[in-house]
Amino acid sequence: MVQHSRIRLDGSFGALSDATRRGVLEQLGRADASITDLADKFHMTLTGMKKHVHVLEHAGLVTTEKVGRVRTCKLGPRRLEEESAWLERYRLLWDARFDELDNVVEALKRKEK
Amino acid sequence: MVQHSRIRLDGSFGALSDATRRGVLEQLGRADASITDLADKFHMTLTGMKKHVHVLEHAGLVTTEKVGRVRTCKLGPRRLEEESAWLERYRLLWDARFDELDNVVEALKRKEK
DNA sequence: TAGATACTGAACCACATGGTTCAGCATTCG
DNA sequence: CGAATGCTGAACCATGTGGTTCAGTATCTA
Repeated sequence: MVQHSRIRLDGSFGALSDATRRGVLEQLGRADASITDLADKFHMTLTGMKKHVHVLEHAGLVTTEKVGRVRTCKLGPRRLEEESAWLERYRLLWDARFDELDNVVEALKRKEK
Repeated sequence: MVQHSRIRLDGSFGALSDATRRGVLEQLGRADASITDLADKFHMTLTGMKKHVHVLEHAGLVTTEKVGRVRTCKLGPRRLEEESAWLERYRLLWDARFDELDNVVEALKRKEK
């Protein structure tokens, strides 16, 4: 379970760490697209784009279906919930950490008096 | 500006795409730590851990300070706000996309009648 | 001062990433 | 049928990643 989640986060954060792939996701949010559409939009060869799509598909962020000679890409089933949750948890941690720091500062101030 | 943000997201999502680095962040949320502390905790050489810390530092997620022979690592200034915002925006997109799909399904249903 | 401790840098390794080109294959169109 | 279109796979390339070892340097401690 932990393993599973770890691997998922590796994959999805990794997928999001590239501007082209984030762009593809935003694009697919507006409309489904073929590999050719995406390759044109992002000024890249078909083969190059196919690799990006593969990464996104592997991360569950995109699904594709080939009909005739066209492979159509759509947004996948994952809503990045775990990823949002991780970030949210981190921000709580961060806040707590800095609150603690504030407390230390406060304590020092009191000592000074 | 856009460029700047793009690069930041590349760096931070990239930093988060590794389980060890996410672990280091969680650890530093509990307490500051030296490179040695972290290397021990994650069963890795000092040199290996130093590289992870460097990636986190480069992404603004960790700051370090060397006092004497010890380099102490703490959480950095960035709270992953842009990253949260990106994910949130994506989820809105995702919802809109699937709502649209629902509408299409509804429209088809109406046509069938 | 000697030795232990903590980090640093260089070099290396296997493998992944982000791209390309080129040579196909399958499908569609005229 | 023949040509154009859309994708696919293999091979290649430069660079990055995640780790190691080894050989230092700097700092503490006894």
